[in-house]
Amino acid sequence: MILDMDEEHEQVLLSIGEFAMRTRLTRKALRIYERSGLLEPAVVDEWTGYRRYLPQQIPVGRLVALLRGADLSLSAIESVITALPDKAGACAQLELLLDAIERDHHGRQLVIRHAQSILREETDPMFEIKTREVPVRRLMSIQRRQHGDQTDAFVTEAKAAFAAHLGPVKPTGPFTLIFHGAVNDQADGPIEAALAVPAEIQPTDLIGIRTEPAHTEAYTTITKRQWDYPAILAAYDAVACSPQATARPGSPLSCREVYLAEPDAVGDDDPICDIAYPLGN
Amino acid sequence: MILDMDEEHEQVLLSIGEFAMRTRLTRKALRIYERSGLLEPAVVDEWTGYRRYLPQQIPVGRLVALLRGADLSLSAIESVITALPDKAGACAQLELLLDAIERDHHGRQLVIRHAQSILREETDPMFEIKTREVPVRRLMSIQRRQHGDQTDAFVTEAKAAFAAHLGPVKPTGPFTLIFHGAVNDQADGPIEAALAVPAEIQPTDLIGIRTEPAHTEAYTTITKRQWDYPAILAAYDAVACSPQATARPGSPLSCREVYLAEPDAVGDDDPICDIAYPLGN
DNA sequence: GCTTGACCTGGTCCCTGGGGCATGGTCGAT
DNA sequence: ATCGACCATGCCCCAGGGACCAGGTCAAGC
Repeated sequence: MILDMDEEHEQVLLSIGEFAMRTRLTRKALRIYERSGLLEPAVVDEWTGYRRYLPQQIPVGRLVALLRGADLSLSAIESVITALPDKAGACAQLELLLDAIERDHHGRQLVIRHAQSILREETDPMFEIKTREVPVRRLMSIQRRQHGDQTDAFVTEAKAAFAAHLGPVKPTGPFTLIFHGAVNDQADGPIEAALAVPAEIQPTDLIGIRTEPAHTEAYTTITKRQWDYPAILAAYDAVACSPQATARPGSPLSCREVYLAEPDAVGDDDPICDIAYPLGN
Repeated sequence: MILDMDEEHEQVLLSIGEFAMRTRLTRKALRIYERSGLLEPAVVDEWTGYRRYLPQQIPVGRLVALLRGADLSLSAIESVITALPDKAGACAQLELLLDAIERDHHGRQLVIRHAQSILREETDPMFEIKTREVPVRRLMSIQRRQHGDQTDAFVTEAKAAFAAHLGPVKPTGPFTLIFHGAVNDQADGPIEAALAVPAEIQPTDLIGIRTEPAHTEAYTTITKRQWDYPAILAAYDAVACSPQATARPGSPLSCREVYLAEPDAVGDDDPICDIAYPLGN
């Protein structure tokens, strides 16, 4: 190598402090980025452990600093950095991240607006809570862990898979979404799509078959307007806090949405689904 | 108390599990909320430590769950909960939080868009980087730790305080913002507003006087358009990574914005300030 | 050659907002 | 009295660092 021609040969590599100053990242952050593989020094001295960075890494470091300034996670930033040799690809990746934070922000706004409407006591549609017996049922089901924004896609996929597997056989009950855990921007279920089917239907790799015991459930029927997130949370609260539900807690079964119609096919004030909580005792 | 009239007297208080189910919060979260004072049980058994909640606390718990679902911090939620007895006040507090997350989101979008423009190499205004000698100066200064969104208010306040303290005396240099640490949505400086003044000006409680040594600095002059956040970051990068700055690192002084005009009084393409980095050696 | 001081290393604990597990105490019902 | 369900605390873990500390390294000055 002819890099050592002049006396500046040691400046070809930057110490961590130099690199931190140039990129306006902290040394601590740089060590974390090295450990997570996001931004690795060009050379690490095997004996002393000293990290040395190339000047060409400064723009990468600046990009990381910029994106951390936008509070993107290290994994999100890594998805951009690994795409970096293709700048257009990295731009496209950033576009995806922009979409994601836009959806996230929209969801947060909706939830806070909903909280305001609750405080203003505008949520007085007085859901009519009823109870009903549900017989033992054989369910075909697809279960998954995912966040709130992928629910629509999951439902579409599950319905298609169910229809394909059923063929000419008719289901013996309505399409149902069962929430085994919260599904929102933070939590990821699990969520289960289920359809009651006759005994002749067998499980596949994708679709499981299970039997749900007979039980009583408290439920209310909501319109498409009430179904839009986050307004639907009010219906969940109404059922969960109803006298019927509070008198008989402790069911091992999870709460669910029992669909009465295709969401695309109904008007704003038509019934679309039941929000149901299985009861205990 | 006549609450014990009927056999349901033990149902007046809910165990943590019951309360968690009703509010869709986890037991762990409830313990954390108790420790942080956000949502305290009505009764804690002194001997067993068992927590007991009132049914009237369920709506509060639901509100907390809702707002946590919107990823608000516990302290933000606490500001709503403590305002709760006045529902309109709580609504107003939520409005403030909405404004805050809106600003936050806007800032994140801008930064990511800026990163995209860098990747597309649209940031080629080729800032002209110059160097200059700055003599030793006596500065009056106000220092503070704060985040990015309060910078405008801080500048306004500092300018007013300087003007009031100076009276008829003329400053001997331009208004300067010195950044001793990053100032953005995450970091909080410290930031310092400074003005070179003659020896007759004395410090006050609010305004400090310090002397900054003579030094050389690399700088570039930017227009108001280039000054808008986050476009200004490109100018910072350009100066920080310039040959002039990289050749002489290690100044103990912090980078700064030296104002040439009042931001309100100039057109989009007029010079507004210098971005300057003191040089070392 | 030696000291000095700046710089570097890894290590610890702290923060938020919890998840998960272990160990052991408590409750109501049988 | 006993059993299982429920509850308590305590510990370790995650990201993404901040802050501080003991000790190793390096280059410059004497």
